[in-house]
Amino acid sequence: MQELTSMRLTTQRQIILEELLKVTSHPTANEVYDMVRKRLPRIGLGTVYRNLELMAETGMILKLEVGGTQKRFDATVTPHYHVRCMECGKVDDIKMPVQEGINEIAAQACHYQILGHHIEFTGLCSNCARSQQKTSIN
Amino acid sequence: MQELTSMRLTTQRQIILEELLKVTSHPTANEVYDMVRKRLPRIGLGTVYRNLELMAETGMILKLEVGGTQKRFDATVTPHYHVRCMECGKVDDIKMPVQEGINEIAAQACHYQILGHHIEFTGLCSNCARSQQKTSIN
DNA sequence: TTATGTGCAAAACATTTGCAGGAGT
DNA sequence: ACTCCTGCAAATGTTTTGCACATAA
Repeated sequence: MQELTSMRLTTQRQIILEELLKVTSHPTANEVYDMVRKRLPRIGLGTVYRNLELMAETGMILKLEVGGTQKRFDATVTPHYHVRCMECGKVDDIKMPVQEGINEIAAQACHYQILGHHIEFTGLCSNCARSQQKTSIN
Repeated sequence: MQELTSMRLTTQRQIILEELLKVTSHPTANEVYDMVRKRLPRIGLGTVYRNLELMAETGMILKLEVGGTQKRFDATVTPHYHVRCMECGKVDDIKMPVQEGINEIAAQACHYQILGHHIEFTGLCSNCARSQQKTSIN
């Protein structure tokens, strides 16, 4: 695991973290790149990937391995769950209590050493639910 | 959504489904391709992708949007959860009751129309847990 | 017979990596 | 100074797609 102590405080890292803290959405690496590029036009996409990965390893941010084709990143590091819109792919936090007991239940049901879990709810965001109604007339 | 009625029963589709039913693992598209190719050497990878996608749409199989870089496929369509080994990426089923109430809890905690959920446990499979012990002496 | 499916190859994405030069400590 | 980091571009890995031919119904 990456150690915090050996990690230099570069402009790139500061700005990536700042931009991630600004939003409540869960941007993809490419979206972070776009956000950061407004302030640092010469930053490379590779740098963004490298640093998001590094920050996720140190626990500064969360890397969400949710459905869809791209990984997403989240500056809220306290444990919580997510909803993903099946239509547009948007991901939001869910403010509900973490299900404490289920790791133990799972551990008894398999031969893995269970270290954690993540729940991803799927559904339709308010926008997509609305337009779904309109188009479902055919 | 793809309709079952308009889906032709081709050799390729039969064999892909047969091979998927044979295993309890959760193969990636490429692993399915390798399995199927032993019986149908001229099948194209594109055909495998197209058909896995189609079968997932009709509900014949499950497409697992779990962590890691590749999608995985599962012939067990009854609702169940998964464990993924953080070390080797292996995915297994967990035989534990589906948490019935949590969709309602989530629905009250956000503005989505909740349609379902999936729980992914993370940990170490028995193989990796063992070798972890050996290497952790440094 | 004809719409649907297939093999093949190219394209499209998402992510990682090698390297020469740049910057934090 | 001496690492560690960055930008750039090329490479890699996964999935999708266009097209001419094949085939199930």
